[in-house]
Amino acid sequence: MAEAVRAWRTVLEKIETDLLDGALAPGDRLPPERELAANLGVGRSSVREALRVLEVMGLIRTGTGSGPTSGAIIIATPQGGMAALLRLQVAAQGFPLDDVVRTRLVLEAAVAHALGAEPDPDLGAARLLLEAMAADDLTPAEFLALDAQFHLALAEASGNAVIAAMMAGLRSAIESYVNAGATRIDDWDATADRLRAEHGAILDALDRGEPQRAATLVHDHITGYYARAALVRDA
Amino acid sequence: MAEAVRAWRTVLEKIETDLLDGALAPGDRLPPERELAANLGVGRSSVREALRVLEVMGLIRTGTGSGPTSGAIIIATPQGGMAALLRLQVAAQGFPLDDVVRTRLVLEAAVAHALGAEPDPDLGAARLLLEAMAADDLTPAEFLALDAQFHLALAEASGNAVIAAMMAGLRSAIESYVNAGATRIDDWDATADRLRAEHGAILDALDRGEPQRAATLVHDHITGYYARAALVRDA
DNA sequence: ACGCTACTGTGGTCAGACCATAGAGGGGGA
DNA sequence: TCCCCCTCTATGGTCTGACCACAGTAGCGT
Repeated sequence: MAEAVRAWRTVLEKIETDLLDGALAPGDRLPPERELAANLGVGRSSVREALRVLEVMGLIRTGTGSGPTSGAIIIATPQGGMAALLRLQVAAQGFPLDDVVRTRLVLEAAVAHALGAEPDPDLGAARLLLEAMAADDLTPAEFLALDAQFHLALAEASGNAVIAAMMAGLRSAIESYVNAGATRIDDWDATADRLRAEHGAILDALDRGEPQRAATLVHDHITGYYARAALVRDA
Repeated sequence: MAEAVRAWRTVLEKIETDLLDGALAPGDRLPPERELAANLGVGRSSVREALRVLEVMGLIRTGTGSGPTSGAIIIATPQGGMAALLRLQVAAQGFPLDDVVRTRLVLEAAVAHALGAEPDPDLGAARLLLEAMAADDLTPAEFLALDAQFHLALAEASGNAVIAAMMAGLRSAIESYVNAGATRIDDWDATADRLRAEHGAILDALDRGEPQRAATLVHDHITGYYARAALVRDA
């Protein structure tokens, strides 16, 4: 009865405590699977189940072979994990689509406020993406992918890793719906033009240090698209 | 070389597509592990790695034995998964503590706005928790746990499952820091009193339909505690 | 001195075995 | 006849051992 704890969970906890007390840090390599298994008194398969969880959550990267790139390495890049979690939860109906969109609006507004309040926001990446979106030979899917990157660039420029990861995840979770919505839009070229103009206006407002205006523009930008693509009732 | 795709990932993708096209829905049972393995042409251990990921992310619940509660069942309860992800990323320094706190402020403000704008918000659960916090024989950890539940109750009352899950996760990610901060506070009783009063004021503002005031109160409530507990520089 | 080769260490995968558990069903006794 | 207990079966949980693929390394032969 002492072993009500499942073996893989002990592995997960061991790694978490090692992270918390500094025994493991980003860039470090975990011990080999076989060694971990022996140290913790569990089977290698249990170790692997725990490592799989860490990998999907974006905490580690595994590599075969030998040398410095092999083994399990702490990377702590949360965007992939957040995306996977949100995507799966939306798929399993744990997260209603409307809530995802509404949450995105909240976070985008916060990003706009933060960037607009900064004296000299770094909008270089966003500006580059805006230029890339000016190309006229883009499919809707390609255009929307750049659109997503544009918003992600803003979030990253705001300097909040948590919000950036959440935005990336939310967007990824509804990507298929967004793309499907594009097919419902009659005049795609006009819509693309409009989106480009809205992006430009947002950057403008951020440059001028007008957080409130930027937030409003972002809000309208997003709700406008969703309304035209008939994705959600209202937001 | 054709098998650059890792076996467990094919399992994950199969389940995700089954969810998306409706072949699987909340409440359904997945096929037994051995059957899944045979169907997909992979080993049972690979199936288990995928299921472990789904379990930690809160998509499934597994049970031994036989009968309707056994096997892997789709549950789609995202809070645990979100908490695990955020907790681990904070531990691995993928998410700076400051960013977590700032994100929490953004979400709490959004919750306050949403609840304050509603004509008749359901604050019953929050009110019950406030009463529970009035007990004077609570340890700081117990008090803070109720505090966390109070804020979570507000998020859930706002009706946004995504925000509620994120709030629960963020709070869980910084729980150990919050508790550690309590020990740094000289006069705990005074602090507890103050927190209680602030909670009451927040509920009050929500009842009266004053979203802006509620948002400000929530903001000050949180930053005030963090400042007193010396957790973050400023927010 | 150089290049090839075998070795070693790592994750990736599979097969098989065994255990614990929980329901289902059947047989025997009251 | 009815009820209780025992066995059977289906399931996840775990371990062990084996093999493969891959990448760097060391050593050997030329």
